[in-house]
Amino acid sequence: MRSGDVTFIQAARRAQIIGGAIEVVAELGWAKTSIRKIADHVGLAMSAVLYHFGSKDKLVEAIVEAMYAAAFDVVIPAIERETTASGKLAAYIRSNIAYFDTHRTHLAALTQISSEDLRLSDETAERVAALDPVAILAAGQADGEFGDFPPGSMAIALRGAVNAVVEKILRQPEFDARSYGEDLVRIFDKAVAAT
Amino acid sequence: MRSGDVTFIQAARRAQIIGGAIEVVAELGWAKTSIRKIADHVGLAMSAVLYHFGSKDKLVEAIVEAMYAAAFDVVIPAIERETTASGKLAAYIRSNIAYFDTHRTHLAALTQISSEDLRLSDETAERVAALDPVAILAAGQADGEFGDFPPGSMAIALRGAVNAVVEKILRQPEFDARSYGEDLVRIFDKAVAAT
Amino acid sequence: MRSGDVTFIQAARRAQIIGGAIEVVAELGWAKTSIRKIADHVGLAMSAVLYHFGSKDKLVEAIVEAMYAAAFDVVIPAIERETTASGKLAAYIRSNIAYFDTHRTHLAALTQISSEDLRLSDETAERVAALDPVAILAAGQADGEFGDFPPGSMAIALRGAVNAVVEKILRQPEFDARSYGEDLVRIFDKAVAAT
Amino acid sequence: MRSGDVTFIQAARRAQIIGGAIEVVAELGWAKTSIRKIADHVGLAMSAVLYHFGSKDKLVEAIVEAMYAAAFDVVIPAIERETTASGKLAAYIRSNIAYFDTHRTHLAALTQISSEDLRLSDETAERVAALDPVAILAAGQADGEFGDFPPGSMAIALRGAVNAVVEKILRQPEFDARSYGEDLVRIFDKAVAAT
DNA sequence: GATGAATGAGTGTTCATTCAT
DNA sequence: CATGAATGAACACTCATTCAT
Repeated sequence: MRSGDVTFIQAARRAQIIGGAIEVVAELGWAKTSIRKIADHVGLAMSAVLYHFGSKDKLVEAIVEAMYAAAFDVVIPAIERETTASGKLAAYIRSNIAYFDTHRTHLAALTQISSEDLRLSDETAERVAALDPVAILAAGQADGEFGDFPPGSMAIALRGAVNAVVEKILRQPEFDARSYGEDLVRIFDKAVAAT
Repeated sequence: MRSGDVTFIQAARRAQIIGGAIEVVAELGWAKTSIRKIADHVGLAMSAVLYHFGSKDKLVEAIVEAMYAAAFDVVIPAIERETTASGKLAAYIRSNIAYFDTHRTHLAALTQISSEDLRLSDETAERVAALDPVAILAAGQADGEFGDFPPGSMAIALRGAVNAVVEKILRQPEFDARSYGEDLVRIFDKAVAAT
Repeated sequence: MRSGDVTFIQAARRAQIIGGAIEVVAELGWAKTSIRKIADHVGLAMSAVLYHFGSKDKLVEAIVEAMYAAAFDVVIPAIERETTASGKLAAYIRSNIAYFDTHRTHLAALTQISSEDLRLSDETAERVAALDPVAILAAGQADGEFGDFPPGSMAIALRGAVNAVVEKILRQPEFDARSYGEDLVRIFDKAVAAT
Repeated sequence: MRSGDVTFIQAARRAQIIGGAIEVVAELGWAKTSIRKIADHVGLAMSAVLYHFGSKDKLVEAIVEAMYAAAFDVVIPAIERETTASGKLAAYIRSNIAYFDTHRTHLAALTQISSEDLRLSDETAERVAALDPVAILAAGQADGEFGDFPPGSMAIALRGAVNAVVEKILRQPEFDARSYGEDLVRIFDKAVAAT
């Protein structure tokens, strides 16, 4: 019971620190973010942050995991809700862009953090792989819903087109991400269509 | 003559340092690149690097300009060589990917540097804007070569799909970028086609 | 109690560093004084000094404040102890010179530091202003103790004459500052005397 | 003849550099003055400045000598023009202050440079010593013009009172140095007067 | 007579990390 | 659970000086 409480408090503190860290990164960019600034932002001593995460690398990992988790919460149910391949494809596009649109504080971190020698937990890596749209595309081809195209390349192009919205939003905050998403749905509908 | 010589060796040193810097960034990533490491890599004292560029910011600018220049050398002539919109579209895709494929040391820098508060020279910024594929797409629609689609969104998607190859190559060096490029040409040919 | 202890050891370290800094300045002069040398002198890491003061500017401020505080401790009570204008005048001269004579390590710093773009705390600036001998001189004229002379100019001359002892001591350490002080008392007694 | 020309050119360059250096110091303060900035200011390469002076210390010496020479030009003739001790005393005060008033670019350097481990040339040191007002005061006492006072202390006080104008002008550029000089003449006239 | 290139020592500052409490 | 003190390594940058030309 006691240890359960402790874990709960710890988890709350960790969540609080991660949230603060994402805000700091959003404001300052990754390069100018330091543990001290994160600690100041959440009102803790710098050493308290390290106490909870052990090292900066661990903190970064936790931040990334948290961002992925937030994305999974939006993307996975949206895709699973659909039954047809083209439904799943549209859901993939719309939910990804919805996540970017509603989690703008994550954006600065997302573009900059990926480059680091970042290691995802096995579980997260697995779920990331599961979200690769190549599976949707291949399924759509298998059941004749989609036409003929190289599914690997189409998946890379699709992910690139979806992720491109991040930079766009960052540079141009008033950019209408949702309607770009709708455009993307139509563009890729046509691109994968059976002839 | 004399002043020409001086400028020449100046330019040579600058080019040497820029080249070394790109290699260091390719190996370590931007975050872990420092002037000292660049200097060590090219066999100069750190202060010599600063002597030639004045400050780190100026050096970064020079590096970015050099990378853009290398890209322009490949991309611009390739597009100008074509006369039809679909020819230019294919050339845009192929030449961009060719640049990425042949300048792999530039890749790590390219993904990471964009986020910084990087300021391009007016000339480079102008040429970057001129390379936006939206112009090609709009022209193709105007002369009836292409069908109906939102050219702004299509351009963002296209750029995203093209740039996606960078991450792919970085994570998977044996990835066949050229054939991905050919796939892209076909995918976007279909996506922009008149119905 | 606990927080009192913390503040106490903080203050002690700060005082130790300030003291060491004054010694270093006394030995090397301001121009050749660096944080690193101060840290070495007190046996701390340079970063520990910065940990306690934040920046070199803040450290300099603290040093100056400390030197002024030491001067105030001597000068202010000495003047307040006197009731007549000529008594206060003599006390001003003697106590200033006594401070210079007994705080020789402060001297090198005092001559050099004034020029920097040094900003005193409001409180210190106020007390510095309060110590301007012009008030004493004007009061002495008002109650008829002193004769007629421009009090502003006399005050500048007086301060110059008093401060001149600093350079004298620095160049000629065996110089008898006290008897110079007594001479000054007589000289200015005559200079301000009613005719 | 040829070597005479060379020497002449050299002397001109040296004078030009010294003049520029004094201006730079006046603008930036001694701490922020560097050989490079002086060189830029006069439009030469940094190495050219060192070529002419050999080292920074030598340059500083030359600057100081130049400033002293400018002071001598004003002060020495003014004193020699007078025949009585009180005339010479007044001339000492007025000419020193006139020099400070008309050579304001020298002022910043004068306050800051003196502290360094500066060595005057034998000739300059000699002339500086010759200008010590103690000689004037002692002579005035010897011939009965002045009253009884310790001439050494009076000289120190006098120099201090005169030099005090430098700081005053620096902090308060509109300060009326000339009328302060007249006040000083009267103050010290009274202070040295025979009773 | 003058220069540009290059250097090594030094500067203040930031940072993630350790540790005793 | 959390902290403040302290550290060492790294950072960008400045500087006076040297040297071949």
